[in-house]
Amino acid sequence: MNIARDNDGTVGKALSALELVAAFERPVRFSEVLEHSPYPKATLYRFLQTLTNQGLLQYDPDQGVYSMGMRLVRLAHAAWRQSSLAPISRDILDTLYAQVGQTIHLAQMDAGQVLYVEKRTAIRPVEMFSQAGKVGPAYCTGVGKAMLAYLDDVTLEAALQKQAFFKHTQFTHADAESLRTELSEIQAEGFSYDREEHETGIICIAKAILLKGRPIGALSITTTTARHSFDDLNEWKQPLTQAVEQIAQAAKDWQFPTL
Amino acid sequence: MNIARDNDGTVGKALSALELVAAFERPVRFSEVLEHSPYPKATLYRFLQTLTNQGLLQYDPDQGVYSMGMRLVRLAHAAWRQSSLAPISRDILDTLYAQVGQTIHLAQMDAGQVLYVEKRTAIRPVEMFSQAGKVGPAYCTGVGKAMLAYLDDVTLEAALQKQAFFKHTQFTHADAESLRTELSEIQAEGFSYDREEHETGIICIAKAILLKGRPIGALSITTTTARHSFDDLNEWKQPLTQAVEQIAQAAKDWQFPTL
DNA sequence: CGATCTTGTTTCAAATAATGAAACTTGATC
DNA sequence: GATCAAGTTTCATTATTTGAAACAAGATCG
Repeated sequence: MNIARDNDGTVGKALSALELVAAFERPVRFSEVLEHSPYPKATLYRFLQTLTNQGLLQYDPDQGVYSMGMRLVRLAHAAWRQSSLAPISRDILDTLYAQVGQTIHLAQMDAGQVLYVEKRTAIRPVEMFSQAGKVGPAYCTGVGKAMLAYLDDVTLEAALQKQAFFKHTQFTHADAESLRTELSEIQAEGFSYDREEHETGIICIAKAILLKGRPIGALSITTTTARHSFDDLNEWKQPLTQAVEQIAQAAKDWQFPTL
Repeated sequence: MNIARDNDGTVGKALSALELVAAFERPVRFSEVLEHSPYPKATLYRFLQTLTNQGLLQYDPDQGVYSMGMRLVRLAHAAWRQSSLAPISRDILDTLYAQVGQTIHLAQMDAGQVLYVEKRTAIRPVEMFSQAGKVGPAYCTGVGKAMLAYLDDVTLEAALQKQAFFKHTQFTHADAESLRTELSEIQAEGFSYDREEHETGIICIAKAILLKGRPIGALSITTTTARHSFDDLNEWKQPLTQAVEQIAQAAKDWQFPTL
């Protein structure tokens, strides 16, 4: 699954076993994991034992199934508070949402994928982990393309390698080349668009959040073709830009006590 | 820190290094972690390298600091959806909140601590990871004691070993003995109370969620001494019990596709 | 009812990876 | 330009991981 993450000894292998379980999105039997695993039976068995013992997995003896462990939730809480843009962006997102009244996503990059860290929606103000922590493809989302556009060559190549280029709709980029062309346009213009590339009827305008020229995240405003045209998206350029700049500033100012 | 989690080879050690970083609750320099670490310099150095490479940590080359990695957020998302009581309890909590209008916490156990997985508050409907994933002490919270009361002897002993018994207020249990006495009462009565044991002025009534006689979580209704007396708490027994039973039922019914 | 399969667990010698003292590099400070 | 602190690399030693194969425990079947 990952390129850079593979040569990491026992820890790397154990974590890839954890990802194996995560991929099922439901409790799984040992043998099911084994089928999808590159490791021999005894090895995988011990990985799952260790992971369970460590609380990264949990085991239900009644059903004989493994599922993701609660220790991850505790660790993620620390990660979210300490390293995500979400805490420092809260008020800024509230303001932006009040201005535009559309669904807003705040995303960061993780292993070539888009990771949503915060959201504002009309339906339900915030939806906890059910939204934060969610991942999406980079090559066919507004936030994903916005961040890709500002990556340096080496990082971009690595990220492009990881894209699936699955054709979700007729508008989805089919390969790295056509995506690359759009990325230069995005960089020139400063805005990125999702023109029904991920889901039919869903469009958005997004903008990268830059710190020292590097993309640390992206912010998007989403709507539907039923409610708005592509041109309508540009009316949000001003509030979107303002929010992005405020978050960038907040990230810059966010000084930690230097001992 | 953990009793059961220590004998786990390289993976266990690497994870304990991760916890070390998490404990700082801010980005840290290598040498700071080293001071708090039982590992030699070179060993810890490689652990942090591996963890960073794996995305469990992230490294800021400008400041030379490590912080928690975003991969954890992605993994926790899977854990939260797949193994926590939160998704199946959503509507039940909404209903309960509508009935009582007080702060509600849904918690589970992790390594002898209380892990909050869902919440309803008046101030801000839901606060994402800033609330979910939070941990608290078991020995001086309503939800914690509710769950402890139904643990089997072996698990209880292990959990009691991990309690800090820090005297947050004058009402906090000072040792395992006095706590044990209250736990039997809680089991007899079916309800657990926090009588300003964790924070002055904060009281709550809580009830364990049982599945096959084992506590899988707990639900609490919190208020302040300014607004309610201890006796007032008992008026919520009925809606609390109903919600707990509904969640227990939902957990029981939550069948996964058996292949 | 015993045979056969399926699934999960343990064993143990060989292969591999982790370990940590010490040396080294880099950059800051006096 | 000498001294110190922080971070990084080296390499022989030591300990852990590895995985084929044997084993155990249920289920399923004839």
